[in-house]
Parts: sequence; C-alpha cells; structure tokens
Amino acid sequence: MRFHSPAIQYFHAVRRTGSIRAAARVLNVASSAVSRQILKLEQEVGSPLFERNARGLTLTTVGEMLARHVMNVLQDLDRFRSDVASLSGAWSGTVSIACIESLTESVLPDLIASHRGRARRVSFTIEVKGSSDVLEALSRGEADIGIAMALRHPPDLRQAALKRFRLGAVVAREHPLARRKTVTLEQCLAFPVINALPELSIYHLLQPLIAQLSETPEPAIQANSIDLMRELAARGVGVAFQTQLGINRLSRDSRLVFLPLDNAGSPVWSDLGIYVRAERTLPAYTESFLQELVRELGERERRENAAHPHTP
Amino acid sequence: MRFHSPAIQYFHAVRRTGSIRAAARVLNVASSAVSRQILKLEQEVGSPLFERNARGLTLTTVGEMLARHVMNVLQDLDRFRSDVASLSGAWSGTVSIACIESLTESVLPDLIASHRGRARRVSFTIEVKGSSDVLEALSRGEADIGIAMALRHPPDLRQAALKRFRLGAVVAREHPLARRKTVTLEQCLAFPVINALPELSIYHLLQPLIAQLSETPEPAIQANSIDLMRELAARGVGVAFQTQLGINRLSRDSRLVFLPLDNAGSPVWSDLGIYVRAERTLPAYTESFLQELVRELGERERRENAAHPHTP
DNA sequence: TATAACCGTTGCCGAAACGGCAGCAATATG
DNA sequence: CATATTGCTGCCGTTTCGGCAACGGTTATA
Repeated sequence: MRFHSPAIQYFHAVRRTGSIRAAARVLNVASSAVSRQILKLEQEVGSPLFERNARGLTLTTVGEMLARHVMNVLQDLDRFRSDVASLSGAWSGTVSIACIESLTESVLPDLIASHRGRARRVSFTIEVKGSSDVLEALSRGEADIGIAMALRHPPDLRQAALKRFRLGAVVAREHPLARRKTVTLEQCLAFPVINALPELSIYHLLQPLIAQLSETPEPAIQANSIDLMRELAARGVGVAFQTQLGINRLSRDSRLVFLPLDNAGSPVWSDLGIYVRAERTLPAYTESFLQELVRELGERERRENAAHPHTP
Repeated sequence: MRFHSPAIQYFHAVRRTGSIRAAARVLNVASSAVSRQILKLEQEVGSPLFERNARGLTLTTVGEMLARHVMNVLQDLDRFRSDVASLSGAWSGTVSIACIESLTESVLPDLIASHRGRARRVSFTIEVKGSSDVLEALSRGEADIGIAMALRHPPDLRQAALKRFRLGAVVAREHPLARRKTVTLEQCLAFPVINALPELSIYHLLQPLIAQLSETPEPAIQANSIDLMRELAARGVGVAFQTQLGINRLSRDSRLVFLPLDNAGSPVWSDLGIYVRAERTLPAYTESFLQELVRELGERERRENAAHPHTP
C-alpha cells in the first residue's frame, strides 16, 4: 500500500536519520536515488529543504514546514490503513508511547496488560524519557501518545488530559518520619535526602521550594532513577521524593511508606499531562488506548487523592 | 509543486466528478491514464474503491475512507503552500465560504470588503446554500468555512463558534404591530403571514412553535428568498420572520421595523454555527479571516442583543 | 601531515512506470 | 434500433526511477 510518491518517504527518512546515506540504508535503496528525490523536491518547492553540513543534513525553515506536512500525511495514512483493516477483522497496529518514568511502575504495565488481553494484535512501543524529550519525540512524530509533566507544551501538541497527583516523601517503615500522616519539606531536610537529578521532573518541582527555604540543605545522594531512589529509601539511606503514582507497588511493598508533602499548609501537586500531536487524527486502536489511559489516570487521581485527602 | 503521486490527484478528481472520463477532461489527460491509476490504487489497497455503475462511479466504504485521507492530504498541502508563500511576501490564496442567506446582507460583504482592503491577494469564493448543504459542502472539502444554522453537525466538522441571534418579525412601518416593542407568535398569526419554505432554516425554527399553538394559522404566502419576503413585508403584504442579522439594512430601510419574537415569555433564538473540517489545519490567511468572522459575529451578537434586551 | 571514513552529488544505463491512441463491450437514452 | 457515453485494455513512445561506480569535499585519527 504505497500510493505516496517516493519523494515523501525519502524526505521523511532523511529528516529522521539526518543523512542521505543513512536514510538510503534504512530504505534499502541506493543513496543516489535518495539524493535525487531530495533535489527534485527542492526544485519543485523552489527553495532548499536542507542545509548541507559536512556531517549530514539539517532542515531549513521551509524544510521544517514540509516536514510538518509530510508528518501529517504519513500519520494520516497510518490512520487510513487502520480504518481499512478494522473493516475486515480485528484491530492491528502499534501504539507508540513516550512517557516519564513515574508511569512504568504500575500504570502502564497494568493498562497494557489489560488492553492486550482484549486486543491481541495491537502491539506497543514504550520509550521512557525526560518530560521535555517526551514532548519533543511527540513533535517529531516518533511517538503517538506522550505522558509528561505538564509544562508549557508547544502549539503543535494537544493536551488530551491533565491529572494532578500529590508529591510526597518516601521513607523506610522504620524511619522517624514514618509515623506522620504528612510531612513538610523542612521536616524532610532534617534527614539525609535522596535528590533527583535535573533530568527527572521531580527536580524541577522541588527545586523552587527548596530555594525558598532559608537553610541550605545538607549534601545528599543524587540519582536519576526513581527505582534506585526508592530502593535506597527502603534501605533507610534517606528520604526520597516521588509522585504518588506507584501506589500499588508502595502498598504492596511493606518496607516503604508514602507521606504526602505539605508546603505552607497546602499540598504540592505534580501535574501530569497526556499529549498527542494536534494536527492528527489517531487510528482507532490508538484512540481507544488513549481513552483507557485517561480514564485510568483519572481513576487513580480520584483514588489516591481520596486516600490522602488534604485537610487544612 | 506536485510532489504527490498522480494516483492521489486522479482519485480526488474522479470522486468529485463522479466519472473517470469527466475527471480526465478536468485533468487534461487521457481517460485511460486515469482508469489505470484508479485500478492500481484499488490493487494496492486490496479492495475496490468505486462501484461501477453504467453511468459513472460511486464510492464504496473503503473509497470513502480513502477520500477522507486524500482530502486531508490535499488540504494540508494547500496549507503548506500558503505557509511557504507567506515566508517570502504577502499572503495569497482563496478562501472558500459556504453559508446560508442571512449573511449575504451585511455581515459577509462588510467583512470581505474590509479584509480585501488589507490583504489584496486573498480572493474569495462564496456559495449560498441551505444549512444542511453547507455542512455537506464542508464535509466534501468544497468549502473552507461554513456558516449555517447550528443543527447537529457530523463528527468530521468542528464548530469554531456558536452565536445566537433573536428571531423576530419584520413588518412595514404602517403595520398595526409596528408600534410594539416585541411580539408573540399568536399576535403575528392574527395577521397575514409570509412563511419560509422548508429549505430555509427559519422554517425549522418556527414550525415547532406554530405546531404548539391550538389555532391553525390562516393560509399565507410562502417563499424561499429572504430578500423577497422582506420586500413583501415592506409592501404591507404581511408579517415576515427573520433573524436579526440584517440590522444595518433594516435600520437604513425606513420602510421596515424589526420586532423580536417572544414565545411563552422568553426570546426565540436562532443559533448560528461557524464550521470547519475537524481534521484540518487552515492556511494562515483562512485562519485569519475565520478569526475576524467570529469576532465580527460576536460583536453583532452583543450589539443586537443590547439593542433588544430581553426584559421579562 | 598523511590516511581513512563519511558525506552528497553526478553520468551512465537498464528497468519500471506513465500517458496517449484507438478500439472493445456494456449500458443508458432517444 | 441508432446513438452516445461509460470503463477498460493492448500497443507503443516517453518519462521517471534506481543501481553502480566514481568524484570532490570535510572530519577524525594516526
């Protein structure tokens, strides 16, 4: 089913790989063929699409405009294909997800397992990244659904949902703080703290709050793996911070206790956004999974905020 | 700038014309070429796209799916072209509008005149139709912006705005009703009435209200031209009904008086919807005009409802 | 500084796709 | 029954496409 001119596909491959020869290898064609299609495209548009650096190609402004169009075309072609396929038989296709680490613990595995139980021919690709990389992957058409901290998102993305979860401290059951219902940041900083590195979004949530405090926190462990931080906390090394999304795991893990953070009397929220490219209609199977994801996250938001209500 | 395979364009032409030979004439190619491209497309999709009637071609279900994709591709190509053009120089392109008759009196001519004053290279195509035909033209990709009575719209359309205007009676200055501030339907039906035919949306607004009344209205004039109905009212033939959009003309036309309708103590609203295809990003110049249109209609809605406030 | 590894581009040539012409059978119109 | 229109199909010249090999240029490495 290849009814679009090769130029479109070649251009797309060159944009992704950043080089004509690399694109040719991916496409299983000679590099000369790719080169010629690009040149022909540039001639028809009437303006260069790439800047030729010695090390590869970079998009020009016009090139980025064409990239946007080509992305729209190819993604809509995918949708068309899935529409036709769903006419005669079961759904089939690949849902590609880019998300931050908080989801890997229970939300995504639960959802995907249950979804695969109902639609066996739908496969998944999951890439874990930092929040800004998630949005970037989405913009570049490398993922269908993105889940990231709700920062300002570029206009080519659409926020399909926004869910807020409480940020909290995670400590070992034997930790002095463990008997409290909630904790403040000051209380945590009295103990050794396991900090997130800037690549994790938790860093950007906590840093402004820490900066407001007068005392300088004592040096602590820093890491970029939520899992590692949690395991360190379980071993009593210190206080870790994370959003309240690992509730299943935490309630199963008898070594750990989750303590919602209070800051100046009000909860510290971590806003989770679900994103898709704006200029796009999702294939039916992707849209269906998206709906389930939004529903499930809404469910957890409700449940977890009920488990730790904010009573001023 | 033709970087999409001929099959796409040929398919599009065949869908619009309903026949391969007609499409070939439009495209200035031999009909055999068109026929072959369609056959090739069907072979690649793996399913027939058209039903071959002796008199021409009709889309199959799969064909409609492909038509949707092709429309998305070609409309987005237009947008890309306009983006590139706007990079180097002024906007240029054509805004195609499908709308109901109420707009032709002052809203559209005013807006288009003022817009053309600022952007000379943007041209316009306006087609006046019934409300459902407006939506259909939009769905089929034959118009960029649609303005129609806000009925239930198909899911492939997006309602960019919704404005409500009061429905009212239009009578000659010498008419017995002319001294009132507002009128009820009963009061109007005591006089000869100039009714709209079902092709006008006013018919569908008034019919349910008339049906609620116990008395059967006396036979009256029926017409499908708002202009004609207005001229008849000016000549004292009877009471006409229309939405309050012709305010400029009416206030200039000393022969006529507009009387807002009251029904059971509350105004009778006529909802005007502005529509665009949902799966589409408008070219910059079209988007710009759309914004002005929405702003202008909002302005008139505000102004006219202030001129005839509803005081229960 | 010499060498090797990439990079994009170009000439040449066979293969594939495309489009025009004329003619076919089927169907609708009068 | 005659005529017109429909979509489709061989045939054939033209255009486009892709593979191969080679060229000039830049970058990294020895």
